[in-house]
Amino acid sequence: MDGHMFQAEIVERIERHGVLARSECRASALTRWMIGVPMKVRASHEIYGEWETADYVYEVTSGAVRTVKLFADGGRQIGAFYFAGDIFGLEDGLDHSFSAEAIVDSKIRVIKRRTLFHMAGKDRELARQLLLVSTREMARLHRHALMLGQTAEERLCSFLLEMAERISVGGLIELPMSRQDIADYLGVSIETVSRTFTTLTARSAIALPNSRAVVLRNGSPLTE
Amino acid sequence: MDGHMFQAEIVERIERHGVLARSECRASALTRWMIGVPMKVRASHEIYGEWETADYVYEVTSGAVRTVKLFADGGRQIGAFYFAGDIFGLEDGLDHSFSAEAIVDSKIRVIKRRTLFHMAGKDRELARQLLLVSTREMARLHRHALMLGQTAEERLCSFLLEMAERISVGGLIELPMSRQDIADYLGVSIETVSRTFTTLTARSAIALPNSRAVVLRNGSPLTE
DNA sequence: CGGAGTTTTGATCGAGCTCAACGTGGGTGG
DNA sequence: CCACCCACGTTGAGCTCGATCAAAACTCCG
Repeated sequence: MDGHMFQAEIVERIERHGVLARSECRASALTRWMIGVPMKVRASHEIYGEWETADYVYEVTSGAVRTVKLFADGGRQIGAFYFAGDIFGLEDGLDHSFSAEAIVDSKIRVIKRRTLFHMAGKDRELARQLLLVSTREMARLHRHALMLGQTAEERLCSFLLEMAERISVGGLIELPMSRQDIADYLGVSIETVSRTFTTLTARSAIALPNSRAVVLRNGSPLTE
Repeated sequence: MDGHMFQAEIVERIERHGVLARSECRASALTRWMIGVPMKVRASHEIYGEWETADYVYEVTSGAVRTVKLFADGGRQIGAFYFAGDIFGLEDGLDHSFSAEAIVDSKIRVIKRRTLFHMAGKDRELARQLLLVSTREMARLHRHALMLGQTAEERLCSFLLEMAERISVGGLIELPMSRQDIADYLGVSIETVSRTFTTLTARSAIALPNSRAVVLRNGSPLTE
């Protein structure tokens, strides 16, 4: 590992997975159909628990959500982050295997899974959207699994590129989640996350206006 | 980490994920419907490539299959192993993101994805089976991702328990895959896999009649 | 200003990687 | 049938990345 320019990271990532840099359709699915019950959730409050039955499907209207799995040893794994327009709760089986919590005060829409599927049975376009959502979710799972096989620096870069793709505004990434959340998502310690931010900054690959804001420097594909 | 009895591992694993020990329905899906074209594949020959479109779905009739992703740096990640009765090729999107190779000489059945889905549209039970397959696949992905956050020893134990669940015959696990395959599945080096086999043997948690055969010792839930 | 939570920085340690050598078993040809 | 070979597996030694423990700096609010 020598002389990692951020650009190099990006190129390598795209070469490897060909996914992160693809601009995906971010149009909201439920909102477009004006369905689902609007709800407010306060920061760090639970939306559903780890072993609840997955009877509902959710869409983030505003704010940010994380899915969480707690281990007996006190460890925590974050499965995914969801932002405005994202659908979550469509997990594998009959029950959730993660719990979901709001990261910041958020607004979400809730709809019964059965109702949604019933509607999808009558609306080809909605069905297509749902298939797209679960397909995208599976691809995300794949990417996340692959990421866990990389070095700490590569993981953080993957994360930043993913966030750049999903929530950057004019080249600035405003992170709603804490360092701890990032650490638990990447499967590294909080100290390592912090240190890696520092080294990336030192290398001028990124800039940190403050600890919750990031700017990618070298030819980020998102800076448009 | 001290005094790991194998039993303890098992209990902990089950507690954590509640999945490995559940006896899942292993009935073949395609064979039951007598569909799909039978084919033979020689050991280490490719079944489909990494970026081919996912037009076909496959079932292992006999033998063993691995899905593989190669990295630019020469690294390799194995996504999954499939054995007799397992369906594979039902990956996320339109193209595969892994390639598939036979581990040993194998027989498989191949069916066009469109045909299968068309049939499923007319056969509720087949549709249910397919949903079950993709649900199970997603759960497997989750488990694999979580496993990547554990120590080398825990990973190997997870792997052995999974294999015990899936291919043990009377308490004996005959592994069709090499140490390298196991290493690339677990995300550790081949040396670490070998060393961990040795320490588990030293601790009498397992016995190794030969390098490709394993017996779990302490109250494996599968030894019936 | 003070206090609690969050982030950063420092110092140390160990699990697992790497490089290298050595064993082993199964097949092939003399 | 043995000698050889080659792929696979095991073992050893040293080193590195990242975890852990500890403490300092920063931030947000009351």
